[in-house]
Amino acid sequence: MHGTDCNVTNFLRQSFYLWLIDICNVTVHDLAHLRFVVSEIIVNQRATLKTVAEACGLAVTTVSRALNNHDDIAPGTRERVQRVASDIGYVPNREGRALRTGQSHLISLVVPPHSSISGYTSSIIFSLGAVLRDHGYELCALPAYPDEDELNQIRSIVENRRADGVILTRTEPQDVRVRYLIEQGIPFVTHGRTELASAHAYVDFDNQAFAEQAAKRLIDRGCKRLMLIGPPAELTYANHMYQGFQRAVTCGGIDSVPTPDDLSFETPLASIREQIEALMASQDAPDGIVCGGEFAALAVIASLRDDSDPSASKVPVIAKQTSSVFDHTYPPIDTLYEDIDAAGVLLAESILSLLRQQGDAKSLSRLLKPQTRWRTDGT
Amino acid sequence: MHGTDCNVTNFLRQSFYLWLIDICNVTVHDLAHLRFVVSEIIVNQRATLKTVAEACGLAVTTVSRALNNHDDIAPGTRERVQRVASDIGYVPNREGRALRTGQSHLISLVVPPHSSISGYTSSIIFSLGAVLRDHGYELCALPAYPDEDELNQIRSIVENRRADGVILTRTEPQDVRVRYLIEQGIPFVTHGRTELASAHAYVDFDNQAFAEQAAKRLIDRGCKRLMLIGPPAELTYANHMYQGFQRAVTCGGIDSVPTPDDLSFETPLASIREQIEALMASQDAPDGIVCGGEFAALAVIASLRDDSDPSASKVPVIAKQTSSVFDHTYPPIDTLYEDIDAAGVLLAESILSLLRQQGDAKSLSRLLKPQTRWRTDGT
DNA sequence: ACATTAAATTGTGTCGTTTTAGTTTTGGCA
DNA sequence: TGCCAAAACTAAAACGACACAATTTAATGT
Repeated sequence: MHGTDCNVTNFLRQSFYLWLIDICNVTVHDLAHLRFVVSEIIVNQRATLKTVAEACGLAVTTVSRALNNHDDIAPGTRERVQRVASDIGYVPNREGRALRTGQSHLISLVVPPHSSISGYTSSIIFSLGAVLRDHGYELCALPAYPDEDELNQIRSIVENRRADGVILTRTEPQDVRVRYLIEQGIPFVTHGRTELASAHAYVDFDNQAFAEQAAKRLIDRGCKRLMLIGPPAELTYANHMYQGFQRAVTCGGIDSVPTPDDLSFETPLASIREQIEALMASQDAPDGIVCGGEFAALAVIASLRDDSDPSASKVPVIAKQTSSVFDHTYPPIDTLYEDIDAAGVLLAESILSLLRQQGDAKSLSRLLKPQTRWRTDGT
Repeated sequence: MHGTDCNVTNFLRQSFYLWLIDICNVTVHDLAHLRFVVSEIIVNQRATLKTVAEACGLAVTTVSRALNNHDDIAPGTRERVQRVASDIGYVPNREGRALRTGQSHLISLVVPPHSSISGYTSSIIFSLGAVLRDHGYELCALPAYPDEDELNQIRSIVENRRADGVILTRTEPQDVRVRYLIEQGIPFVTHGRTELASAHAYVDFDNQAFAEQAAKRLIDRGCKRLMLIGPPAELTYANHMYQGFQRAVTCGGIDSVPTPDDLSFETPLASIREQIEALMASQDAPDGIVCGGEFAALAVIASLRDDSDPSASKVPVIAKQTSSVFDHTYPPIDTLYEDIDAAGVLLAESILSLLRQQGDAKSLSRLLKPQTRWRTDGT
């Protein structure tokens, strides 16, 4: 670990010195400093500002300012410093910087416990995390305990400055977490909208359009009694979906079957199945179903095929699709695609803008459109 | 923000002082200090060791040692300090601590780009993250770019001390990342084994048992020509699965159909489908399939039903199950369950032990067994 | 009463970075 | 040559936590 005998041949040693002299543009009397740098590098300790400073024959301050592109450092010096820094592999110490500036360069993602959308967490983390990384931020996953107060978890991030920004999912119309974050002035972006008076940055999927297009498609296919299986009622987009659905139903002049209170696409699949089977046996049986969840849709389809009444398996289902499962389930069904990766990228861009204090909440709201994936002939 | 006029009534002010005096057990001449504490708290700045120290009438060092349960602090003092700290809501500053101790209290999880196992990332993050949080660690998600050198990503974590420990998934027999981490002496746990001579902490699912049990079941059901769809060949458990599968085939005295080279359960579903359809039409058609991936299994089943030959849809499929999809797909198929959440918890416990320097690699290796979920009558 | 030791507490310095408030150097101009 | 401002750079002081060495206090033995 210590400089011991580090088996560096004289040749290497010499060329290293020469390299340093070349790079650093120093004269011979600086060799003492060079020795310092060399030893540090050979001992394989992380390069710090001090290392770079010694290597350049400059003060730590100057190096810091040069690397941060301050304009009171001569352009030539700036360039030289940056070259040396990158050459000796200097990477700023996150903690040192954070301690000084109060910015941790960490973004918290509140991870929901169960995502009914297959691969949701994975996709979001991947796209979001990749973009953030490219901009020097890191993504911290914060599992949201379902039983703990949702606000407390956010509060601990904010009060202890555990992150510079927060990404929230599963928003509610009067989301207390959002209200709190606005109050505290912490940069945050939500995946999903709220109904709060004060605008905030969000990325959302147009669930109203989804439901409307889905219902319309079923109407075109001749359905007369539609049912919607949406998200749990407390989430903002439950209403969005319902609005879109109702609009299509009203325009089409057909009936809708009210969704049971305890039926959403996050209901345990076993229960979904029971409820659908019961429903299909009743007088209120729908003749077409719009389903907002992938797995739930699979369960619904399974229920319909299981039903003793053979006509039930003819009831068409239109689902929201986030993975490629539906490309390969039998029978093929119509779906509308929601691109989670795209949402992740937008979330990242939004939070980065907020952190750079560019753009206001309004400009940082995006609504993503569904993409049709019709697989039946429409009759 | 500044103390301005903070509208604290005299009553409150007084009772606050009294509370402090009560808590801190200080005499009147300390009121100057109390004033300091009060102002800090009212101005709503984060409590630091200094705040706690002033509140207790002790030195910063003493407080630090008391909070860290050093035994050179009198138990009474220790208790008092801890009570005050928790009362005024002191939370240690992660950066400050990290800068001094070199421990970031961050654990990196390398997130694979595509998880063929539905909900894998979500489950792992949730269970792993929750356990880590309970022990004062935070989970950082590090998306693994598929195109970048896998080693570079790890290297940057290690060299820049971005995390105290690493969790890896998708291990290969001669995993360069693992080799590097061992060499560097960084605490890490893998989800999946390697074939390296030097032992390291891992959590793995017994994929050999999975494949063997699955194949046996199919043999019991009368199959004579089995095929295995495993993970990509480079992953360690590809071989595990193959071993288990072959063993059952040999014991059962039946044939196996070699899996095409470019067919794994991570193959794009469209391609899986094509290949299965082609295979079923050929002379080599298997009469039973073991599939290690959930989505892939769905695709396989879809292919079989799509096949022009009606007998193909009778070919039984046994899949690995990680979610509850298969409880609700039609027709019901036999599966073996892998509990990802359990793996996450074990991964967390392992890395925590390593960080505490308790337990060696050997004691920190766990193999999780599959759980049968037979849904057919077995004929 | 005084020396000796153990127990409890404190002061100082350090980690890596940035900011504030300088100080030195340069070049232009009288 | 001297003077002055602008340009280029530097020293010192933070930020919060903790390790270490030094110091004070209490308890014991003689």
